[in-house]
Amino acid sequence: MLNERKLAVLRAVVEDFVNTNEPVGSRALADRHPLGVSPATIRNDMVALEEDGYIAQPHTSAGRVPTDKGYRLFVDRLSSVKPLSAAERRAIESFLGNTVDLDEIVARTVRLLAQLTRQVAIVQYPSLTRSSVQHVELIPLGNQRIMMVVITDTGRVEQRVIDGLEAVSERAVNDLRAMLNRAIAGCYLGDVPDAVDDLPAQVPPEHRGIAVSVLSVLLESLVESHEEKIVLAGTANLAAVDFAASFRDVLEALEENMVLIRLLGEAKDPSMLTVSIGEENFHEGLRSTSVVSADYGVGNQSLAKIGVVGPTRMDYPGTMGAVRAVARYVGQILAGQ
Amino acid sequence: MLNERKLAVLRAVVEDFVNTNEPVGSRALADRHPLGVSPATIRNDMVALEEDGYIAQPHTSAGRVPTDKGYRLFVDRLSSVKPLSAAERRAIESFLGNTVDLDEIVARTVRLLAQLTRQVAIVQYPSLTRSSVQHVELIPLGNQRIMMVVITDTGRVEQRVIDGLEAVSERAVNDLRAMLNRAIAGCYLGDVPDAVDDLPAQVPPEHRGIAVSVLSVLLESLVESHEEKIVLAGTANLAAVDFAASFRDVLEALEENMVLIRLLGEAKDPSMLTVSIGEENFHEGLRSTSVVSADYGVGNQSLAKIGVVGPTRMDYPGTMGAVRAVARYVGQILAGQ
DNA sequence: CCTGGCACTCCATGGTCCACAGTGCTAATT
DNA sequence: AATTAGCACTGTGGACCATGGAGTGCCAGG
Repeated sequence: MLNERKLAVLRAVVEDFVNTNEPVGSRALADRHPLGVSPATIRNDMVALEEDGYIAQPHTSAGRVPTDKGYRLFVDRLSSVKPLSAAERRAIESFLGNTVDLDEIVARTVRLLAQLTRQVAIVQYPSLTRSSVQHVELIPLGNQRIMMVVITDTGRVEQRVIDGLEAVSERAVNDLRAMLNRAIAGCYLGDVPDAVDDLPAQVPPEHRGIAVSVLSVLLESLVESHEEKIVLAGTANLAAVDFAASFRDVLEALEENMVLIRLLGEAKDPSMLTVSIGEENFHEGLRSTSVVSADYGVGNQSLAKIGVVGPTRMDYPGTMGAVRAVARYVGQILAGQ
Repeated sequence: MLNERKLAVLRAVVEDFVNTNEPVGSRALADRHPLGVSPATIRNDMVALEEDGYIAQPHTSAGRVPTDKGYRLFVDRLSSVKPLSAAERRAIESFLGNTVDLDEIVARTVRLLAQLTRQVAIVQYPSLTRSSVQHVELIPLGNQRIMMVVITDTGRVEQRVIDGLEAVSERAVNDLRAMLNRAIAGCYLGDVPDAVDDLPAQVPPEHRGIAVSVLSVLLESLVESHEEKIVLAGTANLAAVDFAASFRDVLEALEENMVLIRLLGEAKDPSMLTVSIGEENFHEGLRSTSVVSADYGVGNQSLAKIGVVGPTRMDYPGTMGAVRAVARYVGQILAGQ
C-alpha cells in the first residue's frame, strides 16, 4: 500500500505542518521538498494517505493535516531522534552542573526541560527503592499522634503522621525509635519489610499496638512514595499553542497529580523513549496533546521518569532528543553522588 | 466632589462590570440599581467620575469601565468583606477537617482556596520561627559532603547539603551530631544562633572547620527557609479570563517563585487583608491582575501568607471573604496541633 | 504510472451598510 | 441649583456580499 514515496510525502506533510501550523498543499510540498514528482502526483499519493487515515482535510480545497495515526507512523518509522546541538548540550551542563541538593536537581531539571522544548515539562522524583535508610526519627506530637521521618542516604526525606494511637509515653517512643533504627538503619528500602518482620514481638505488650501502627505506616509510605512527588514547569508555553480542546482542560489535567503520574507511568519500554499521541492519551483533556517521556536512572536501574507535554503538532524528533539527553544527564548526576 | 450618589454610581458600575464583563451604561444602571434618579443624571455623575479617573470609556458611545483607581476606591470605601455562605463554610470544614500532615494541610488549603474563589490560589508554608528543633541529623554522603536534616516539632523538615569539606570521619560526624543535638534540641529556631554560639570552641581543633561549615549552613537555612516554599493551584481558572496582558505573561509570572514570594510579601498590614490592584503590582506581567492576600497564624503570631490572584475585575468582597475565612481556618488547624 | 490542464469548491479578506447602545448637550421642569 | 426629557451624534459589531486564491479531483495525453 504505502510505497517509499507515499511515506516521504507523509513525512513532508508532518514536517511542514509542524513548522507552519497550516494545512499543507501539494504545490507547497513539491516546492519545499525534493520529492522529484509533480504536485499532481503528490495529490494522488495524498488521496491514498487520506484513505488510510494518515492525513485529513479540514475542508475541501484546503491542504492536508496529519492525523494522530499519521503522527504515530511518523514517530515510529519516519523520523529519528534528533541529537542536541552543541549549544543545547552546553546549556544542560551549565544548568545542571555541580548541583548537589536533590530538590535543586529536580527543580532545575524541570525548568531546563521546559526551556529546551518550549513545552510543559514534568519530572518525577527518583524512586526510593535503591536508597537505604539512614535514620528514622519518631516525634511525639501530643494528642496521641507521632510523626515519623525517614531519611535516606540519597538525601530524600519522607515524613508521615501516625494518629489514632492510644496514649503514648515519651519513653515508649524513645525505645521504639532506638529499636527501629537498630533494625533498619543501613537497610535498602526494599529490604525493610523483612527487616521489621519480627519487631513487634520484641516490643513489650503494652506498646505493641503503637509499634504495629508505626510499622504499617512505615511500610505503606515505602510503597506509596515511589511515584508520589512530581514537579511541573513551563505551563506558560501552553499559551502559545491553540488547542482543539479548550486549553483550560489541558491546564486542569496538568494540575491533577494523579493524572501526571499515570501519564508518565504509561511509558511501556523502560529505558526507552515513549510517545503517546493525541487520542492515545487516556485523559479527556489531553486528547489534543502528545506526551514524550523517558526513564532516567543510574546504570540500568530505572529510578523515575521525565516527560514533556505539548500539542500533537510538536517537533517530535527535537523533543525526543531533548528528553533523552536530559534523562541521561540527570542519571549521570545522580550516579555521581 | 464625590457626593454620596456618585459613590453609589461607582459602586454600581463596579458591581455590574464584574458581573457582566461589559462596559455598563447609564440606562442599565438606572434599571438594575435603586438609585432613584434618571439615566441622564447618572450620565452627569459619570462624567464627574471619569474626570476624576475612577472610570473610563473604552471608546465614545460605549459604557463605562472601572479603572484601577476606581477599584481601589471601591475596595477601600465602598464594599465590605462578604461572609461566606453556610455551604462554603461547610466546604472548608470538610476539606480541611482532621488533616494532620503539614504537606497535606497546605496542599488542601491551596486547592480549596482556588475552588472557592475560582481563581489562582497561593499558599506559603508556615514560617519556622515559632517551631522548635526536634532533632538534627547529619548524614555523611561521601565526597566530603554532609547532608543536614533539621526536624521541627511542627513536623516540618529542612534539608541542606554541605560540601567542600575536608575529609571527614564517620566518628567526627557522630560526635558533632550528638553535640549539636545536645545544644539545640528543644530550642526555638529563633534561639538557635545563641545556642550554638560557643559550640566551635568545644570541638577538637582538627574538626573545627567542619563544625563551622555545618553551623553556618544551619544558621543560613533558618533564615532562608522562612519564606521559601510556596504552593500554587487553580491556574486553569485563568483560562476563563481574558486579560489585557497576554495571559502567557501572567502564567510566566506565576511560575517564578520569587515573584510569588514578593507578591505575598507586599501585604502591609499584618493580620489584615491586603489588596493590590492592577498597576499597583510591581511585576510587569501582573499589571492586569489583582492580588488579595492575608496572613495566617496561630494566636496573633503571623506564620505565613495566603493569597489569590485574579483579574482586576474580580469579585472583591467575595474573594476577600474567602481568603480571610480560609486564613483563619488554617490558623485554627495549625493551633490545634 | 506520471503529469499538465481545467473546472470546481471553499475559505479568508475586505468593503459596505445598518442597527444599536450609549453618549453629550440643550432646554425645560421642579 | 439640580434633575430630566429630548435629540443629534458616534463608534462598534454583525450581517451581507463580492472577490481572489489556494487547493482539490479528475481526465486525457505522454
